[in-house]
Amino acid sequence: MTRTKAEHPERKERLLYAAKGLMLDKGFVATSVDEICEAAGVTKGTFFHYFKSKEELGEELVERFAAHFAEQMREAACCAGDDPLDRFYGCVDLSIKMADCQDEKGCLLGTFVQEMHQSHPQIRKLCDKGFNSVLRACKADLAEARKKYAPKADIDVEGLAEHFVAITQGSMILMKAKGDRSIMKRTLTHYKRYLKSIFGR
Amino acid sequence: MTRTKAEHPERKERLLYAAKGLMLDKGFVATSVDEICEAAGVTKGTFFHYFKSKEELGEELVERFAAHFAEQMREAACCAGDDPLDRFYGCVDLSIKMADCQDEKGCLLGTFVQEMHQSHPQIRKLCDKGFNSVLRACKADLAEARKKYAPKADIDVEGLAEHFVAITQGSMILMKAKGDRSIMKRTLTHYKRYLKSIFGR
DNA sequence: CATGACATACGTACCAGTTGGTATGATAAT
DNA sequence: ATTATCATACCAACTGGTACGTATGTCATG
Repeated sequence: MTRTKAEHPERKERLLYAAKGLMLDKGFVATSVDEICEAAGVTKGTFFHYFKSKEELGEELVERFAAHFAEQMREAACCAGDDPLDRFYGCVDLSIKMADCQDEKGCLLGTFVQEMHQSHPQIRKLCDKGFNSVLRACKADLAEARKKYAPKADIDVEGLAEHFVAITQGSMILMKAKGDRSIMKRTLTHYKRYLKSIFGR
Repeated sequence: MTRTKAEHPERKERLLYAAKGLMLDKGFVATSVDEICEAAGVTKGTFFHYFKSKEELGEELVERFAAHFAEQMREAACCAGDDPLDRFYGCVDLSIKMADCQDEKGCLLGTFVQEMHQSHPQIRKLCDKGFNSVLRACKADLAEARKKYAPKADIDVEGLAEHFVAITQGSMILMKAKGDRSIMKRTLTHYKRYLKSIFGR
């Protein structure tokens, strides 16, 4: 097998991984390039070889994080079966599980948007895009569920999807404030109860 | 009236006000002391005369913000009447109104906790305290409402209070990502609908 | 004249990013 | 097959700027 370039993309991955961890803890601004390099075990030259700026790393990080999360959502929905409502419940349960997982430290989209929505429009845009892809997926399942279970009811699927994302984001803030991972489960349980009161199931 | 010290607390107030505005936009770390001083129209000497460090300003900011918000909640509850559920709806409506208000730029507790929960334990603690005072107030009204409207039902008032705070915090993140102030109204309308399905009113 | 309320200038540390280089392997000319 | 060329991958040392905080001073007031 002939290799031409990017012989060791491993280092770039290590940089992205290290940056993600540090930035979930301290945010984008408080995380220095030197720190990222040290955590990744590479030098600064390597960093600026792969990224033309810290901001560019941030952008790539957001894109990857969003893509990875969307992928997980799709998986969770599929695993939950064919029924649209079950599929959506699968997504909700995924969020519960993730919040409970020891090595999940939060959501980069929420973290980044808080500190950069004004100062870095490009990153704000990418975060929005990431949220939208989640919102779209939720909306799709919810719309199908409406068709199936309450075809005549006037159900605001768009708002329900937003509601879901808002609850997960807000729960993560409370989790960080309290250091209590059980919050997500409680809030999303209420959310599921609300859905049941709407869809009658 | 004899004044001993803090003759011109006006400057300190200006510093706190300027810092609040800047930090709601860019976060704590990205906001420099120089910037705060410039926005407040004072020199750095003044800053370090009133605060021994930037972190100390952050702490005072959190305490004030939390106290002010709690005060607004109490007012909103009182204005809404004597019925405990009405009182709580009053609080929810306050959050809707605040999100809609042009010069409200977010919640310092949520912003600070995101970037400092790991690195500044003291501030994390103060944010938690701030959340708790809101949670307590909500819980009190909700518990009374339960007694009045559903004395036999097994209603998780603590969880419902958390749910409320999570929704507001998460909605603010979505608002920042999308630049759309109408989100809070939609999510909290769903929340109120959920409450109605629980309390039958 | 001591103290509080500021202002000015500075020091040290750290930051993002650059520079100028080496090592390596692929490609191409000889 | 050997040499020359060149891009990629990486590194150590450095730069200019900015950050927080301090040292030192002034000035009004009680």
